[in-house]
Amino acid sequence: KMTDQDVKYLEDLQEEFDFRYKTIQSLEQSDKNSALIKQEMLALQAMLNTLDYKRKEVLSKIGRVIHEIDMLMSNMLTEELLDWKRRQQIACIGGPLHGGLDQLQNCFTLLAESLFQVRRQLEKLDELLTRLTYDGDPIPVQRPQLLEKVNFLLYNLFRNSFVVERQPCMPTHPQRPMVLKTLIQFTVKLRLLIKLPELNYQIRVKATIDNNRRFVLCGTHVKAMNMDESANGSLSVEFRHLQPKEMKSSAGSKGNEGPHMVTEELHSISFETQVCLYGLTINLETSSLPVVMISNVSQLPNAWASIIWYNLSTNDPQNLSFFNNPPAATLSQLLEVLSWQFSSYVGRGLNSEQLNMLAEKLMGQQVSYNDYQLSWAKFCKEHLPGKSFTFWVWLEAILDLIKKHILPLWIDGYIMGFVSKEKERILLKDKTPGTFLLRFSESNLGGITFTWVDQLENGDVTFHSVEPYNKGRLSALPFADILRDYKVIMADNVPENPLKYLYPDIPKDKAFGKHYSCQPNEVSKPSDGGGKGYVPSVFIPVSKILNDSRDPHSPSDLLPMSPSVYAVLREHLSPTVIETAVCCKVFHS
Amino acid sequence: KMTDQDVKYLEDLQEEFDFRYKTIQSLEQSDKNSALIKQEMLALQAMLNTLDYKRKEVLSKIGRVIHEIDMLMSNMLTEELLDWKRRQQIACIGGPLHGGLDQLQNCFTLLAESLFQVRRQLEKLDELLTRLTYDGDPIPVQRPQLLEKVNFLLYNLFRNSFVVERQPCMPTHPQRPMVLKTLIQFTVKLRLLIKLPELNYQIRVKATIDNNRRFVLCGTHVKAMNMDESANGSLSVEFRHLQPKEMKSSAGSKGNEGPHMVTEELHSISFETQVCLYGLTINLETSSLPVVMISNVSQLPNAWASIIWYNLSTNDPQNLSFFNNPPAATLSQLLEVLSWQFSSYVGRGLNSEQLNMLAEKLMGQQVSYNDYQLSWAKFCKEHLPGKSFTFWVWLEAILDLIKKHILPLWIDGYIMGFVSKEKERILLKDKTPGTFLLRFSESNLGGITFTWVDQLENGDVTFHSVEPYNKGRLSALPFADILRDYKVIMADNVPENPLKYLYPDIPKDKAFGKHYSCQPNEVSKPSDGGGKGYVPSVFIPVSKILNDSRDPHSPSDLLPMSPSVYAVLREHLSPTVIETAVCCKVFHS
DNA sequence: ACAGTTTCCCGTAAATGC
DNA sequence: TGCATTTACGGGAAACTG
Repeated sequence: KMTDQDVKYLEDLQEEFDFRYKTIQSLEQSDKNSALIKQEMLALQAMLNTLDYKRKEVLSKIGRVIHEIDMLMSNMLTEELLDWKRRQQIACIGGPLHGGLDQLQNCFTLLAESLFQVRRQLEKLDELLTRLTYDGDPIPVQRPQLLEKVNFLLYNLFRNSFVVERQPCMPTHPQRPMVLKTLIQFTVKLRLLIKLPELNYQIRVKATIDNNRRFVLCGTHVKAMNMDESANGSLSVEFRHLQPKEMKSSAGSKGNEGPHMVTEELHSISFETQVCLYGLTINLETSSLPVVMISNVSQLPNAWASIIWYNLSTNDPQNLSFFNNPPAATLSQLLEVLSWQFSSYVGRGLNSEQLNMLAEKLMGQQVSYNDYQLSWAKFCKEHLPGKSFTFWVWLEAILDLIKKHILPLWIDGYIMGFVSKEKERILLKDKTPGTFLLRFSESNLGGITFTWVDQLENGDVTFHSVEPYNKGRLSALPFADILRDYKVIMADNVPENPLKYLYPDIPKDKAFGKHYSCQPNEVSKPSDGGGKGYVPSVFIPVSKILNDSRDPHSPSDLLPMSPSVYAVLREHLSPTVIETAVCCKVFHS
Repeated sequence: KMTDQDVKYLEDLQEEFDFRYKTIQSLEQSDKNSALIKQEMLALQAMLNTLDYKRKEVLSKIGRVIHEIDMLMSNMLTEELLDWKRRQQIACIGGPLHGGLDQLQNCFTLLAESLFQVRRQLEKLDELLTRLTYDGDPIPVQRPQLLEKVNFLLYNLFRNSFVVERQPCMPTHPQRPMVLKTLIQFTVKLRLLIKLPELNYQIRVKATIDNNRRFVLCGTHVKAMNMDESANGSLSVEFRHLQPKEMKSSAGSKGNEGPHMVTEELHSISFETQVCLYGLTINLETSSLPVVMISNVSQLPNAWASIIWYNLSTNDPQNLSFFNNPPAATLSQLLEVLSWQFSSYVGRGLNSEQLNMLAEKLMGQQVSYNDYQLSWAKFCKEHLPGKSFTFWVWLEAILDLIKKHILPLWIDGYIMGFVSKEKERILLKDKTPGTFLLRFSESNLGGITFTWVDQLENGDVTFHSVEPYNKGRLSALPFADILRDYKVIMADNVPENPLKYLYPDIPKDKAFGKHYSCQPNEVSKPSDGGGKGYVPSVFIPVSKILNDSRDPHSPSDLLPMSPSVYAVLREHLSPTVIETAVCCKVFHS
């Protein structure tokens, strides 16, 4: 704001000077031989002195303005921009939303306008110079330096003002930016923070990938920036239908040998353009954050892990060889990011209990873990002890399970999920028999189970966990219905639903009642309308538990009746007796 | 064979003649003024006479051979080829397999060889002609006609010998040839029935579609024929990676206005090539049977119906406007083809009972249907009365259901499937209670249900049918297991499995026992190995039937307990009581 | 042989066209 | 507006490839 006032003042001076100069000129052109010449010469000399003084003053003021702008740019503005970029990284990996580009745009625009104004004033000085100069005229000496400085600042300002407002992202995976699948289209938005109306539709941006090394971009990859786009009229372009395509043609070994996994190979999408304004031509270039290219969605989890690790670890916008030697992350940082995955992907983050369980899983039996450094390998490359999958793959399977099958239950917070079996027993052992909790399987990918306490006849407590339900089964019967209908058959006892209270003591139906469906199966029943005399039928999840819990029966023996057993029985019993023997009785009371 | 012997004999004559001619020549060159001249001249004249006679004889024999070949081609061979092509059509739509191309190839090859031999002989005659001619020489008069005839026959023979040995077909849908999906590759095999070794790798075939009107073929569409290909070394090319692509560019209204459905639009794939042999250049062209282009597999059923109807109705190889006015088919023809669909697609055709049911469905209440003419619309365009789908879509859904979920049961013949509800009751009403049969739903697409007889307390029989099981539910629980585990809860009675005998009187487990699985769910249980103390659980299909069968309860009221009922109960009962109330009792006896 | 990677293509859902 | 048709792309499986 100060700058602007200075500029205004300078302009006034300029006009005054102009006026005086014209007077001098008219005097000079009138007869020099008049009687008043001496006096006139003296006056002229005085005026020249004033002029000289004023010119020096103007130049010095311009110099000061330029210096001020320089300071503003190199200190505050650059810092703010870096800060915004870091916040963008954080937001990309699920962290708190960011914004503030509009404010930056205002600063950039104001500075650009000021610089252009100064540039105009310097041009005016040049004009004045051509009309009149004299020994010791400061303009020819100082103006070129000042102009050069202004141009340099403008150049810098423009270079910084060309930013990726929204990082490349497949529209079907809004929570997984910077992972791009070949032949699948993605979106990316560029913005020029210097919003000058005269630039509207003037800036054609061209997108390329990896300097066309291994991939090419198909679709319209040249597009002009414009102001409008529903939102606050920023000067921006959104590429909507770019799709990357692998080039098999050229031999092209990728050069950097480091990462052997495709999902650790970082690429970058570059954007170039040229701004031509007031005789100034500035080439601009910017790049997305590193992206990972995949060829099948099955690679998405690992690719996303790479993106998380990168943006968690560095604020370098372009270190494509990051995974040649990926740094470790502190556990606390990582846990925070893990919680973000849940909050951004399934609407509810993780509490400290849940994070503790994950920490233990990641560390093994480390004692204190606040400053524990976790390696990339432990996170995403080495299998969990005794398992055939990595920590991250396990966690992604759970995220997927939640999203597709138990989202409302998760959001309501009724799924404890991350509890070790040991912790689970400690929690349940003093609770009323029939108290249960929901836990993600640690052995089966994308599985959820429930564990309940029961009391034996001798007063001891026992725990049971059902075989985890996974995608396949949950798409036949929603989890809430499983909780509602689950039946256990203890040999010789009346079958009953053992699930009564959700830990610590919430009556089951209070927690899950609103999620029960009348329809037993989301994908099956065509419609209620055409009953047509058909007898409806539903699936009921049933377990059989032998009293003798020490006996390690094979699973098939635990089924209501295995075919082999059945076959033996058939030899000895009449069909009717068999049928009666396997049937259920309901509404017995 | 006769031809060949004739040819051999002719060659002998030719040699003899040649020898004599040389003798004559040597005689002429010796002194004409010798004393023996008169005698020589007489001998020469006699020889010339003989020569003339022989020439006439040779020409006449050649003429006769040509005529014989002509007859063979225009009668027998053309007929046989047409017959083969008709059998190919039949096989394409699921009919009996065909073959016999090898035999045709032998004929074609033999004829071609003979014709080329005759051609060589005619050339030899020309050579003789240049050495000696005389007044009344028959060669200059007859040879040109004969040569022309031979060339004409060869041209015809080659044209007929270029055939589509295997019609275009997507490899993933071997039972649905001539339906091609855009951007999905297909296969087609061309063959030249004239198998001459000198043609190996000489014949480059070019494939085009619709003369490039609306679609183009991508992939290598020019390929050379070769002999080998594992099978009997026929001279053929197989295009393996052709894929059709729609061209949006040119305006190109398709011209023929007739069919408004894409699946009734017929296209054809053409193949061109050129044979250059012994100075003869012959352009060849042939086409596939009409094909239907689709853009999504969801269009495959209708497209396949078009292919069936076409090839059932006409043996015209190229009537692309067939669906401008599709002819009716006789019911008996159609039924045969329908049975073929089942035998080719799911390994077991339909018996007459099943076909009768389909006939009734197609005709409504026609009395006799042996000569009933069924319209294309009734088959594939008009919805079934009271339904929202066509006959064909209904049948395709059943084919799909069988293929994906109950294939072994279908092949074993235990699925009656096509029975009307009325017929069903007649069949079951005298059977032992607990007798059931399996029937495809007529109201739900791709659904299968079972109906069983039961006896009321008053001695009357009743029938029950479960709500049809469809893809969704069957992928959670195989049908055989549903039959094994199905339970019915009659109010106040002991729950039991009502299915005892498969109609007419096969004990259920005898029919289905071998298909029962220990695993309750194909897509769920990860592995038996990692039992890890989990309690296994299975889904049991359960129905509740109210005694009062007149009462048209809504389906949700028939569930074990609807949430609303449950909520009311919860207000008045303690949780424990509720749980007991809904539970099952097993091994009660 | 084999594991990482890509290709293929169905089947659902959404977009597009008419 | 509604339906016919095409596009999009996840997901499972097969094919590829070093």
